[in-house]
Amino acid sequence: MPELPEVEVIRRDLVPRVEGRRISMVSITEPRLTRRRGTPAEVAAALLGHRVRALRRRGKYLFFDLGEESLVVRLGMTGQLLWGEGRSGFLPDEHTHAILSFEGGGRLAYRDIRKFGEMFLLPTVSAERTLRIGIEPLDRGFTPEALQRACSGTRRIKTLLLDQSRIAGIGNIYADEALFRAGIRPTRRASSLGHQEVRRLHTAIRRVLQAGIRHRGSSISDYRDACGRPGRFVALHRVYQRHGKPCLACGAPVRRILLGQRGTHYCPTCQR
DNA sequence: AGTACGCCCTGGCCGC
DNA sequence: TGCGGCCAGGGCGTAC
Repeated sequence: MPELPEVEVIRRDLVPRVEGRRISMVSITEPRLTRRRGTPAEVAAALLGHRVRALRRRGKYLFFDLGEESLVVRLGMTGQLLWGEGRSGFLPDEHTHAILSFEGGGRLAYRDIRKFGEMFLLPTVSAERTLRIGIEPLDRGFTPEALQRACSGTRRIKTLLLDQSRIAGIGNIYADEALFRAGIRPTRRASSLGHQEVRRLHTAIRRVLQAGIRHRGSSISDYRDACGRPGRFVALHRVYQRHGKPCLACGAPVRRILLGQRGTHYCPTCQR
């Protein structure tokens, strides 16, 4: 499941390969992919012949800036962006829903088993506003005070961390891992957190996301980088999908509960 | 407005 | 060995 670190790894893999390059051929074969805006044919026609000026990330979204418009890609649960050149790289299969070919060689495939992901065009200047993306947790603007402001209302802190319109890019894995590192129980009401707890959570969020990027992401099921390689961060997960196993800090069994329909993992001793 | 929940989708796993 | 049924969950639409 690609969250901020996984999407950032893919972006960094792709920047030297696609920036400045012109799209010479487009094939979009899955209508669901463009469901938010336009048909596959319309999106394909709009992409053709355009140069990728920049490849940006905001939260879990990627923006291929083409000038007036940007191609927005959201990977959902099982989406992959795979780069191939010549005979090396990906082999298209029944889950490959789009392929962009670039002038001078190189192809970018969009592959997505469960089809939760999307690909569509938005005007570059208003794209971020349209998508209502919250604050970027690795930017300077994400201060303890900004997190404190987001911690209003009666919702549980984990539910808030998953709200992309508040804080962008945190998904189920990094929410659980950040809360463990901050020593905060996922079921706590966000507004009940004290100043010290907010500061700890702020630090934990940044550290866990940076560690995720450094270890090239968490490959729980289908995540692969742009070259088809898995990430290594799973080995460093402390609670996510470790239920029943001893907590790495205190030895108590890690617990798993359901919170907002999502599997939620925490240590009942270390997290209060 | 703020919160809760069902739905989309497919592969993998479980039990019989 | 085969197969039905359930589970994983990001984000959106709908309901309260």
